[in-house]
Amino acid sequence: METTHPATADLDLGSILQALADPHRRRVIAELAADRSDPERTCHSFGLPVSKQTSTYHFKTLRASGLIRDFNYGNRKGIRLRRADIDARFPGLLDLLAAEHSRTRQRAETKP
Amino acid sequence: METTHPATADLDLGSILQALADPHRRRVIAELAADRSDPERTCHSFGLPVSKQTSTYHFKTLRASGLIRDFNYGNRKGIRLRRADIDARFPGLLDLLAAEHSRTRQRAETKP
DNA sequence: GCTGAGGTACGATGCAAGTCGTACCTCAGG
DNA sequence: CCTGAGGTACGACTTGCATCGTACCTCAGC
Repeated sequence: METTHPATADLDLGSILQALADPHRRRVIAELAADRSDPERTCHSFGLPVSKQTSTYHFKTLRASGLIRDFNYGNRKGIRLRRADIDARFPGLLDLLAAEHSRTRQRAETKP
Repeated sequence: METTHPATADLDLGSILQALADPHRRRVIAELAADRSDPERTCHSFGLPVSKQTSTYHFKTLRASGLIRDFNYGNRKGIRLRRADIDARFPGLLDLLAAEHSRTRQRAETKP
């Protein structure tokens, strides 16, 4: 039973900020926040430079903080940003991350 | 020389989120963000339940992240939120913290 | 029904963060 | 000029966090 997602009212800014303090997790959420179509993505589609186990750990942290919701299909898993919940509870937070994401991409494209 | 405040353009979301991940530091910033008059305050006016040394450590972290600016008067010190800088670089961030601060106060007043 | 890719569980490890003790500094006020 | 409140520097300690190794699970496809 990995379906222990916190309810919208139970979203805690402390847990969320702690989750976003890690660069890898912040990158995931920023990438999700920047894509307004909110597709369901796979864990490895983010290309995190860590092992499988560490990846599991990070996504578990993100789920526990309430930033993402995941769907277990057995041998595959789906990740989706809880945009509506977060926007309702912490309006502007995702915009900040999306803005930072585009800033980072811009800087990456400027270098040779 | 404790005047090593980062420039506005150098404000880093990672450092800021990491600074805000700690409950004590978040409380300080939330309290500052909630007071739109932006007064200069002293360190011990926040009543953090930690020792002097730990307090120094937290305020140093906050200064290094660029969230606050401090003024050394020798035997006294002044703290001030860098509201304009933060608003320019991360619009909405302080509003989130201010909202959370009033939420916390509200909950504290409701209990016996 | 075996295999392999994706994912989890548990444990170990290395490092950073938060905390405090001791010692020292700085200045305002008696 | 001594004292005390506010603050810093350095070091030690403890805990938590990110990381990975090994082992195991789940299902799709052959």
